[in-house]
Amino acid sequence: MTLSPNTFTGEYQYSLDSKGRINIPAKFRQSLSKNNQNTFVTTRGQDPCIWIYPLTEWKKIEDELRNLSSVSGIHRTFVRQIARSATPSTCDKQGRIMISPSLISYSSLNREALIIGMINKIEIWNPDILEKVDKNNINNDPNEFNALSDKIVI
Amino acid sequence: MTLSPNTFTGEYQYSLDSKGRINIPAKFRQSLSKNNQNTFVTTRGQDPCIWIYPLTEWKKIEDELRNLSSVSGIHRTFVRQIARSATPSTCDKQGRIMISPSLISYSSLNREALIIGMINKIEIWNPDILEKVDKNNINNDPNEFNALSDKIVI
DNA sequence: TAAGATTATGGTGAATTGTGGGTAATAATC
DNA sequence: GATTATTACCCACAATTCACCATAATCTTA
Repeated sequence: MTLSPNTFTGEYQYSLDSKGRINIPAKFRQSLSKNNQNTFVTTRGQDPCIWIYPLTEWKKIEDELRNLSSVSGIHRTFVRQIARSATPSTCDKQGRIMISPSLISYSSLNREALIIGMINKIEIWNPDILEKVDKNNINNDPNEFNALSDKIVI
Repeated sequence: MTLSPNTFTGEYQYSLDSKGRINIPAKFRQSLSKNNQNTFVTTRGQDPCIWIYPLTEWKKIEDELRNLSSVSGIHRTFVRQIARSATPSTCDKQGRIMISPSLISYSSLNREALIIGMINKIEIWNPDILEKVDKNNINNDPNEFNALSDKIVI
């Protein structure tokens, strides 16, 4: 009944409580491998949402960032955007994590929160904003999409 | 007499019950290899239908999605579209799986459901909708079909 | 025709889950 | 050192989930 470890799929409508906590869906917690010590790293997404990585997955990203040369201005900006907002957060006994105020404001999160499994990470969205982004994406170049479908056999 | 493992062919008219469960045809269950643990992954089809993969087949897709870099916007959209609706579902003792409400509404499924073997996956259709889609396809450019002859020998 | 599989349908209850809030421990600030 | 703010832990509770059981109807095969 389980996918691979540290793999997340599915969509859940949960709520951010008054203390800035949000529940990690039970199914996501179950697929977390033990060596994560129930800890995630929250950071800014490339879209206006929050990205949440299992600790062990985040360490891989750290390594990749480490290898980007700071000679390039673009590289510096990229690393800074991701690194400055990255915060580790451990689940409490009820399975919730804390979201920092700056991430809440970056993602325009209110009470309702859409939690989406993105295979190696988790996204948290304000549902209204995701809807807008989705509509915009429909206008994307369909050829790019088809090119992807060629690469990936579904 | 069975085909290769995890290979599905044929067409069946089954029904979705009031709790959102649907029977997997016995022949399909028989061709499931043991390491699937009687589990499928349901997700949105590219057509307005539901796609159902044996767990082990889904893991291959999972791996391909995992290797797409989230630096690219189109990759993020692609992964999100597939992953957010993907749900693992294990057969109960009666051979049924659960279909999530969002997939039911995406595929406009009512009581009657057409189950189609698509070799490496299973499709579930609202029969009326498949009929319409079929009619539309008749008007397709026949050259597109001919172009396929480069890729496949029948 | 008889016997065995398979399918259709619904009910039950134990376990889990999401959520709210109180409280003590810890950290930060003055 | 005293006060305040922050965080993590605990308990509680309503609602949901989900695997299992039971049974009847239908189809297949011997």
